[in-house]
Amino acid sequence: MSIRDVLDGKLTEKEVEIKGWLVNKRSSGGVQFLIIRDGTGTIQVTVHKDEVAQKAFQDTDRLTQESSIIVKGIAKEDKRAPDGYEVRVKGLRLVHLAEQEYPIGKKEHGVDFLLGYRQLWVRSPRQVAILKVRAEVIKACRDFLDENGFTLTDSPILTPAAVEGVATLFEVPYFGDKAFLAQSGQLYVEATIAAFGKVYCFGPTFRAEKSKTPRHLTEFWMVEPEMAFFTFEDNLKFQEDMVTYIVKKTLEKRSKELAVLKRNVKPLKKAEPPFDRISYTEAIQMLQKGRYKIEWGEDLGTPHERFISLKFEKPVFVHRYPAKAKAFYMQPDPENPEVALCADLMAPEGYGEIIGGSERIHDLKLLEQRIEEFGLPKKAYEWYLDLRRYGSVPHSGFGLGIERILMWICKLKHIRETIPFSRTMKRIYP
RNA sequence: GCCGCCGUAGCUCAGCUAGGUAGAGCGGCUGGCUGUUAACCAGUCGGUCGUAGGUUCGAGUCCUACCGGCGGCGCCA
Repeated sequence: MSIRDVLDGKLTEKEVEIKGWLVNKRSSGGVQFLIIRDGTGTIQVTVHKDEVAQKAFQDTDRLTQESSIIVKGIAKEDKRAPDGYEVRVKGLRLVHLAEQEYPIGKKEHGVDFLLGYRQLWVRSPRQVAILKVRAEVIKACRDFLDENGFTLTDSPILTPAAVEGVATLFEVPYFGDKAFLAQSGQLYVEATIAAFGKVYCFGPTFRAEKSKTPRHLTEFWMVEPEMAFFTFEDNLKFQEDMVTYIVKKTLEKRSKELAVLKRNVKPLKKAEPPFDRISYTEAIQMLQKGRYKIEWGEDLGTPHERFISLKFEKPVFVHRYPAKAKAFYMQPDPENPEVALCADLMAPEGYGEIIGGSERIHDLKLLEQRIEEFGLPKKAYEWYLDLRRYGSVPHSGFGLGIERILMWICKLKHIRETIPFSRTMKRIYP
């Protein structure tokens, strides 16, 4: 029996039992108003002095914020209640009397304070709403892939070598040797496509980047689909469909939570295929016209991404970056080998990159050459090169950052709210 | 890592410009109110002013260093 059921009017005039936590308490002497939360919703319950035992009324008066209680009473429809329904209490049982001075107050708090009390902050309505949306976004990702013939093949978290730079890897001792926390599962899903065709991995990834920004975590979750026989073009179309599905499902199932977040859903509804596309070269021209000092060959920075992102109403692909600025495994464009067959998907409203993807090099010789050009240790990549020795096929894939897309969907100012316990350069507690 | 800003009660902040011995709101506690909506009303508890040094008769206030945090940037999902 949940608060949600009472708020939906299913139990009106029936006897109900609510198990939950005290959010707030008001009183007007003879009537006490308790606001109770149970994870499905929040409701007001009223305790009338002349309707309960004297002890029950006194106990109610002693209740502290966040005390856990079980109340029995009659569900009522009442215009005076905050959500139109309330429970008129007949009996109340105290499960645990919370200590005085619950740290999270009714008024505003600073970010540092709240993060230090994240274990309690997650109970707040706004945080509950965000984490509900998070769960929905993750479910949507997995449902979409599972329904489209993908097989989940999880990649290891402890890895022997870097995909990209070693500088951004967390090093861990490994039986007298060194291991690193994975910063991508991509290389491993490239292996499993030859077994399953279409695969994905989903899990936490770790980057020891010293980036102190509202868009970076050192531990974040990424879904990485990889598809055999997919061209660059197939890849982009698939990304469009997937992002559209995620946004639609979230709008459908989490409208209440988005309302709690005061998210204007109009921009989200515009996310329908086809998404806009511009080449990196066009992006540079746009930026130069916008009076940004940037030359062809330089990577796009945060202000650049924001500028482009604000120019479009739906997500926009920026494709064909200079090969030199991108990862070693990206397939060069046959029409212009200076650029790679890669694309980043920028979320609108100034949010910027939420996906990075590319067609991968499938030719052994070319891949060996690139590993050498990038100064990477060939030995470490022998297993990866095997994939080009035995039944190599053109293939493509991408990585979707869960927290990044969530930031956009919820329109958050900072990524640290998108995950239950954020890990940033400056904070690893609690 | 670089640039900028900020550390005063449990929390959010005022006090600093022009140095004179610490204040509000919220929360807690006590009391009042039989329909409250971050309820309200009265009272009350609560602070080595981030740390260390310096200037001064006197430092929350001025100076120096350090520590912690926030915002922006770089790197990236």
